[in-house]
Amino acid sequence: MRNLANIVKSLEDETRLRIMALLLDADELCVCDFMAVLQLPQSTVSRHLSHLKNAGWLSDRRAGVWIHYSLARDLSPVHRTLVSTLRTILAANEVAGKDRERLSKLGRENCCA
Amino acid sequence: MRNLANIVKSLEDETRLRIMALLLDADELCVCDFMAVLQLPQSTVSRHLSHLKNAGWLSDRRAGVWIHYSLARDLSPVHRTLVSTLRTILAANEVAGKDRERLSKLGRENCCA
DNA sequence: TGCATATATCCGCTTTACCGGATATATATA
DNA sequence: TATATATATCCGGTAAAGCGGATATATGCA
Repeated sequence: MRNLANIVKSLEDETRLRIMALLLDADELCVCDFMAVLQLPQSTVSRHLSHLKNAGWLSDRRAGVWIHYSLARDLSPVHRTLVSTLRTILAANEVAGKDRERLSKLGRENCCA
Repeated sequence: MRNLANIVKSLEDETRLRIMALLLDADELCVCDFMAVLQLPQSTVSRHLSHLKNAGWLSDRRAGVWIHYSLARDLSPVHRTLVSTLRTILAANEVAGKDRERLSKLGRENCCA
């Protein structure tokens, strides 16, 4: 239960839900993308990303100086169940929709392009 | 999102997950049942129950001096999706299993019988 | 090697949430 | 009406989590 509560807990935060929503659509995004879309300072974004990574949701990949985050490919059954739930729930969500828009408008002159 | 985060947030707590697990199986339970199964003081149980009720998960029914809680029958789509997720996830959960056992052993000499 | 950039981590502060005993409220019964 | 019981709410204290600027680390390039 402790474990389950922690997995759920890692989704309790609005910023982290927005990150998850973005990664349900995009293959992978780097920290600077999140900063631009979420409009939050770097330390805040980085903290939430590593929170989600520690809870087993994300994996990262270094490409030079940039670090790209994506949904972990080896999700546990519990995670997988919740992922499909999130997909359902977030598809219709307004804030998530605006984030998706902002992401699609990011010129490729963005940091890690 | 705020709203969604709150719904998720209401599940972030281990005690509340245990309550949800019990109510996925039992039709309705009264506060004293929860106290006996969860082995927590009355104020703690009551607080978590009203938290879940405020988040839209539960409804209550007064029967004399006792108040019975059950899953709300008019759950929103978001709640419904999460309920079936919880059902999947909690079915195999150890703590939830022990709670179910303890519940089944509650003699009907329990408070609200 | 030295500098610039991207990201992670640190740190102090503030906010939020939980806990459980104490108290208030509502109901049943005599 | 008075008493007893079940539940809800209050309250003071503690623990956890978030925030974001400052700093540390890692990489790329000159």
